[in-house]
Amino acid sequence: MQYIRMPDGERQILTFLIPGDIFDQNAVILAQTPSPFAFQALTDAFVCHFAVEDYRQLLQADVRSRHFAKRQLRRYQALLAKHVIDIGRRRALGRLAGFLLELRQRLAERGLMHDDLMPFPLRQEDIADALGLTHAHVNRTLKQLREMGAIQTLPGILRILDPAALAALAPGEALAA
Amino acid sequence: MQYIRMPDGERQILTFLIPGDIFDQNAVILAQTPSPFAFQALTDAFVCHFAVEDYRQLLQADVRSRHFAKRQLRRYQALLAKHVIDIGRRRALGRLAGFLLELRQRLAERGLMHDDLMPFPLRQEDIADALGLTHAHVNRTLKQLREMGAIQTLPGILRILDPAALAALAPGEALAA
DNA sequence: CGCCCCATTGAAAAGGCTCAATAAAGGTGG
DNA sequence: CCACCTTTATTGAGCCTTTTCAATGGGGCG
Repeated sequence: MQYIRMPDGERQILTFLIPGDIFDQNAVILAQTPSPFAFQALTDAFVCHFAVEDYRQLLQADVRSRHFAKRQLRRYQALLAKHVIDIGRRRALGRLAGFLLELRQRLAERGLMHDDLMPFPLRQEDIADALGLTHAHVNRTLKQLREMGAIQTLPGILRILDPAALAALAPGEALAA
Repeated sequence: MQYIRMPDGERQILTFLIPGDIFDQNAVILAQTPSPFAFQALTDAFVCHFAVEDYRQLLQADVRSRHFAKRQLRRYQALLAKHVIDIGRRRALGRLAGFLLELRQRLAERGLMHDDLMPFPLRQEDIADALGLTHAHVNRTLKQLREMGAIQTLPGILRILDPAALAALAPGEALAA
């Protein structure tokens, strides 16, 4: 996850990186150093290690690579924009719904959804710090989603039972692609 | 302003562009078309019109231009990230404070702050839709800021009387530069 | 003068937070 | 294999913030 720690101890999580994502793409693609953000792994992770200058030049080498880099940047910006929308214009239930749908979509693109199961190593406090809620309230809201049959939670795994229900709770989730 | 309209009629404002900003830089620099966002001017505005392909190539022409483009992208991403932080981890008073400080900073960089006065064409509803609040609550919160002597509101203008007070209300505002 | 947009304000209700206590689960050392 | 310990999930009660709904007032403009 990519996050920032505030002076008062608060933590705001900006994004959760999933397998295949470029680690700190700002630093890599936009040459932003030092990165203002902190990173932390929630699971064991395989990390592919590059010399940043080499990789940067590789990204500029040909048209396809440049397009790839641009696509990555668009992706990340869209992620941030959707995050703003999710936090800004939805209440807890909708935020969770939007968040889960988005994660599902991203995982699916990497072939990491199996049936309706998604790997889910996040603690409730992580969700809270991403969505601007408290962990207690995330707990209650997850319970609501469970009780309405939209999701099922297992240790380390989350099952999306009713995507349509989630989509109904998060109007406009599909918009800011 | 750059915003998105949700199916339920809600509006989330992502950024307010100020004079000198690139209009829809995503479309220009990242070749994202069509842009998923809507734009609307809050004031009369002078707009410098380019053929997008020409401008895009111009931006790639030399090292300095490429650096400029990257800097713009970093700027925009930092803006979005700060927006997430502001909305996610602060309550109304802090959000307003952080928002005003940020606007002040950006305007100052363009030489648009005169003394402690900033042009302020935003309606309270615009602020609300940017910060994830209701216009009624924005009103009350502005009143609070006024009564504590931090700001002064005049028609179309806002005066920052006590930046330090605002900064105290918005811990970590300086962080995600 | 009348109208419309916007700011302002009140009262009540809802949503979310804080604090605190209890359970459940996984890991560790004995 | 068990007891202990730490971490995380769950839940309750009361409080605070923010929303909702509604009403009032002000200012500019035709």
